[in-house]
Amino acid sequence: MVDDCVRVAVPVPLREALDYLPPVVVEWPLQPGMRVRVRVGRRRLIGLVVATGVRSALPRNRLRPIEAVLDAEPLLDDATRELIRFAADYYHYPIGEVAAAALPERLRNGGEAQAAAIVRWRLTPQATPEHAALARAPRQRALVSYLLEQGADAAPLDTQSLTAFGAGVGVLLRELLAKGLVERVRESALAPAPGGELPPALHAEQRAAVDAVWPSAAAPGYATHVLEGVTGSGKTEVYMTLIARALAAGRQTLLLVPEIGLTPQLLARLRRRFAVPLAALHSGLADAPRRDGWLAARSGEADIVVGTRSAVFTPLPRLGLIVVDEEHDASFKQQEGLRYHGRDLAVWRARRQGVPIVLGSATPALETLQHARRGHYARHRLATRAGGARAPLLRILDIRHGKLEAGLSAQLLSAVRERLERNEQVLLFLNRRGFAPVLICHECGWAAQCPRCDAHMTYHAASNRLRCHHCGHETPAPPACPECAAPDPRPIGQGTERVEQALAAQFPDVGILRIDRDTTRRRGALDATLEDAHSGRFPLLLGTQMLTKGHHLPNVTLVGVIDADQGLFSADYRAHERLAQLLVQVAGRAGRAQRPGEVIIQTHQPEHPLLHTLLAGGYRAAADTLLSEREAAAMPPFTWLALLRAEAAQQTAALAFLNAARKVLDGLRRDVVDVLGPVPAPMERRAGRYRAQLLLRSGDRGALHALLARTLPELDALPEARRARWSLDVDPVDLY
DNA sequence: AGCACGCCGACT
DNA sequence: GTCGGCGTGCTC
Repeated sequence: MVDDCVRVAVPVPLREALDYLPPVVVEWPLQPGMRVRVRVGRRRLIGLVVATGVRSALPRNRLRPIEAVLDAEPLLDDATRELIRFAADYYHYPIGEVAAAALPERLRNGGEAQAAAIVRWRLTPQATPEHAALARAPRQRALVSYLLEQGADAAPLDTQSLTAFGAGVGVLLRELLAKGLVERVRESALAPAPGGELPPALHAEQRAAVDAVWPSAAAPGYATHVLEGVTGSGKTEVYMTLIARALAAGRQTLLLVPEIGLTPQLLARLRRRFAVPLAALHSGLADAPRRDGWLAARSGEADIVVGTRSAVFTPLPRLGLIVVDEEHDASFKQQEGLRYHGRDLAVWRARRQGVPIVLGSATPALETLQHARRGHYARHRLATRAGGARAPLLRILDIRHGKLEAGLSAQLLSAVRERLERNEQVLLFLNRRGFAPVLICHECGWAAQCPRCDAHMTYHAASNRLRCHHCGHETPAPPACPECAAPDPRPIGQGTERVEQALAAQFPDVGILRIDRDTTRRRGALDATLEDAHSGRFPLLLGTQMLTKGHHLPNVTLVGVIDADQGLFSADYRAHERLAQLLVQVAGRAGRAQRPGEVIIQTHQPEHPLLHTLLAGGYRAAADTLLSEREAAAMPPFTWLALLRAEAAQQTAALAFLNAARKVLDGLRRDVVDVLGPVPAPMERRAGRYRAQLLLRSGDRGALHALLARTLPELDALPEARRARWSLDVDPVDLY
């Protein structure tokens, strides 16, 4: 028997690829990385060839032939296919679904691997208004006359700039095309950047970092560099200089940014500096431009590719450098389906492709710091703030005894007033949107509960409605208690809406800008809102998380953290790490220009060791302490975790599956892997479904993965697996 | 995941 | 007597 079968990864939840016979009609040699159309059961699906010339374990008569070959050449190169293979193995996820996740929508659905060109039109030499074919077509004649007036050397015009001829101009052009009087000119959709902006002089630390990553003209090999730079220390300038070196060596750069970090400002900055094709890949992009950017990266046409986590799968034939900005950011971890970590895959890819990778952050993740401690990653610090700006002064404000106005202490309010009187900008941070996190009856104690989740409903005053922030369930706010009919249930606690209202009462003549998911819901609204924040019309800024991420607000001299206690007492093992990062990041918003900044942290726990360590020694000291705690608790980065989650309409079904899974695990050798649980999830019911989880932990990553690889096929076969929805989360970022 | 097959309940 | 419920098995 000849070994001529083709292994195809198809988007179905099967752990392995399926074997097919070669297509009946062979137009060109089939190669790994090409897309094919195959029958799977009764369906026709687009799959990716992962191997050719293989010998199938199945007899020939059980194999079907490939129906069609979609690509004349591989869509994915070796490096990208190996990355897909690695991700499928490491995250224990079906290879076909990983392959599907790696492709832009249009290509995943079998669309042609060709970019939409911008179509422009120009007259052919034989076109004159007197042409016989135009005798009975006055509108076409007018269009020809117009194009003639533009002169013979004029640049071809796109349909957009001809709209003066009405919406039907496309029809006119097509008729003229048929008559041979106009022709189409296609060109690349990648907008050429102006470039040319001169780079600022680097300070000594920046130069040292750049030279360490890219020392000479020749492209360096693999190394992971941690660029630890306080906010305002010029990390971006280091990236830019490295990109320039990669460009000079004829190499592409992949720049990965958090979801919220891919702003028009960042793109504009890159385009001002570099006159090269740049592709931006992010979730807000429509399908066609996303495909076009991806194809430009794959062809090597794009020199710079900027994208969010999924961009890590983009084929880059001339890759020379990877940068992950704000590498600690949680948005690099996908939280559904293939639960991969974009940063971790980027490091794997950098090693595979032999290129340097830079992980930049003011607050590196603990796992990144631990890699550096072990000597796997090189560490570079930028401690100097650009322009000589001083680091902000952090202050803990004990709010235990004083009166609070919507969560604001008198001391914080007077500090705000002082700054406002000096015409400086103030930023207040509260990580909770809405008016109040719970609505309570003062007479009987009833509290508004989400009918579908184990959670309180948040009261939103603007709409006078209750909304569950976990499942989206919404109801009108009841005018009276549903239990005892007492009027006017009370909103307890504060969200940004209430704080905004209280601030408006305190500072009636001051412009207040609230920035949270409710005020920036529309696409693009965040960018517009951030422009408002810069405009100077709003001396008082109030917002959630989204305000803390890397936006330059040079006039802010005071940052107020309204409630640090939330993060101090969260049950999650990463809560303290996240709080430390949050406080340092939010503090980074203050005093970036010449004015010194101040950060006031309100807390009921002024003696908390985390806050003290942070104040005394900064993020580095806090991270050191947190690492010791993790080591003592045998938690990551000193051990490795995998979380098996299950959910079902009945809690018994979810637990039954996890108990069965536990039995399977207990039956296999697992002396170096702890199995903890199953236990109900911290929020047991969410969106009407009961959730439970089983945690696996090991100090030996290889042993953990070997166990998972043996276990999962058995779990697929469990009858209980059909009665619950379940998933595996390798390296979970939170345990909820 | 789909999609079929298959075997028990209330309906044209 | 049939339509259809979702339990079970399979996809090269």
